[in-house]
Amino acid sequence: MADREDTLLTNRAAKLERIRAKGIDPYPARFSRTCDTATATAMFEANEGDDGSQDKVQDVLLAGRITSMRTMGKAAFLDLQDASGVIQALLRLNNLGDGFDLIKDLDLGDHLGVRGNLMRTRTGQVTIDAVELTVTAKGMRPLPEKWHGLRDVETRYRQRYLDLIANQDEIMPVFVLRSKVISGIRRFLDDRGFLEVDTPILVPVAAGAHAKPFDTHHNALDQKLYLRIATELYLKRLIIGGFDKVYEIGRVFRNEGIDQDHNPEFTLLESYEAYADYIQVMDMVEQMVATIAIAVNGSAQVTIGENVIDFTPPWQRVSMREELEKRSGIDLESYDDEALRRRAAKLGIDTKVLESRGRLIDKLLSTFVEPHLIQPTFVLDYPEEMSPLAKAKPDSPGYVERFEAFACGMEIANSYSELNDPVVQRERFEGQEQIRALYEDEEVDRQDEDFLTAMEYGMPPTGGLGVGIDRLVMLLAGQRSIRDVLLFPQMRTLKGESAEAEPEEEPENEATE
RNA sequence: GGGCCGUUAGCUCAGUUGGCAGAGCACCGGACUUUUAAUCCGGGUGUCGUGGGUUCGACCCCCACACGGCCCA
Repeated sequence: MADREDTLLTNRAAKLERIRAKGIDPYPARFSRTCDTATATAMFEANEGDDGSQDKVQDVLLAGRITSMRTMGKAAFLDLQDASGVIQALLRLNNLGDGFDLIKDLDLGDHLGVRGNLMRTRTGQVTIDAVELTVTAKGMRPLPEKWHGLRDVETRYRQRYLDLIANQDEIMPVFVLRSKVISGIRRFLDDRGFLEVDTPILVPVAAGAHAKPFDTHHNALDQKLYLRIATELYLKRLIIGGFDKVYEIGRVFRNEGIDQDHNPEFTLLESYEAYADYIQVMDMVEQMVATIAIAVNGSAQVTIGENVIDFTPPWQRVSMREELEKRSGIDLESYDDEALRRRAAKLGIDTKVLESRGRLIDKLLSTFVEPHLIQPTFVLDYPEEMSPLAKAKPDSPGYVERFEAFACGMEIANSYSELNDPVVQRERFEGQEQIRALYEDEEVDRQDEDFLTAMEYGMPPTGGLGVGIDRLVMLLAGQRSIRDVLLFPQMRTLKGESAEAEPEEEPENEATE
């Protein structure tokens, strides 16, 4: 540990002891505020007469963290920050008497309660003129610097609380927006008669998507379990069971890489509506996103970099095949697997690892098509082999009724007319297993026997939807990285930080005295 | 997985053809009863990410590693 830090901590500890020596509890159990700081300011302004008479808001109790201190001998100005904002407190020897001494033992970062009267200073700032101070929690560590805030991204993610304290104005609104997006989705779906449900996170089969699961073990059952990679198959079981419209907003887990738009756990909305198809889901998605954009930003338009993204329906709808041909010159129908691979390689796609046709098409799309989809766009009708849970498109052999929605080059939604023929579903799962056998390292969907049994009891025609909430929040909040819309993004555990992290054998040096 | 960049005081950052480690804020001491990046006077508090190497001498050059970021896959 650095000596300097020791000194800073020692200073704080000494102040803590002095506070205690005065008979003050530096960590009292409670402090009753009259209101938060923003409300206090609004209250004062509302009661303020035109003539500046300002004696109507007296004897209020406010509290916050000290983020700035300007001491001037026998008076001091402090800034008290709470979730609603900041209010200035004026501490004067005249008003506080012996209590004024406490200033010497206050630090930036301490939580302080102030009783006093609201007033305006000479410079016009609404301020609480303190008559009594209460230490509500002494801070024992120095805060990041007040002017530049906390900029080190690693520290911001690892110690998000410091980021929130130091960069409150910058980042708190992002997470408030995130919360509004989620509550807005709930309201939107609830209003349309959807039922919110909870399905298992610990599952015996990690099915419903092409992704590598986290695995774990249940001791009492002595059974391997996985963390879910999707909620799809359980929600479909509920449609089979007779619920008409269900949705779940839940965390799913994919044991894959971490980058600007991937975190190993992320929040997924899935909804299923009996007797709907993907066209109806499309209508719902554009309505939902526009509604939420307006709810959180007051506008269906969002400025991201140089682009103004307009979520106002209707969104552009393009055929996957046509769009790919337009952007890359490749008409999928003219190429068998091998020819497609050669053509892709010629266009600069890395084809060193042998990949399935579906995976190859996926790469072509993400290289040639997706980056161009800036305005909200539905891409329709994907190859069957990429979509084992989607219903075949009539009159288009090899294709399924599926759309993905993109904005700003990023996928935000995925939807199918759901496959409900159990025989075909079994064939599709088997097709996935063949892909797995042929192409090593390729993630495919897994066969879920229990789900097939469920489908054999009869699943009505259904429109399904998945929306990556984190990415939607990124768009609506104008954030580049998924880490900036996650309060606690996944980080590698630092050495020595967790005893659980590396259960390395340590030589036992006990039994000597 | 590959490439590039970063890691220096509590925080934000300088720095050196390789020669005693710097600033602002914070902090410590002093002055100051309407300040607001308060001001004024005095004080630098450091394992320069970690471990090796080269060198008379390394924060700087070399190698490896750790963590993070960006780009690519």
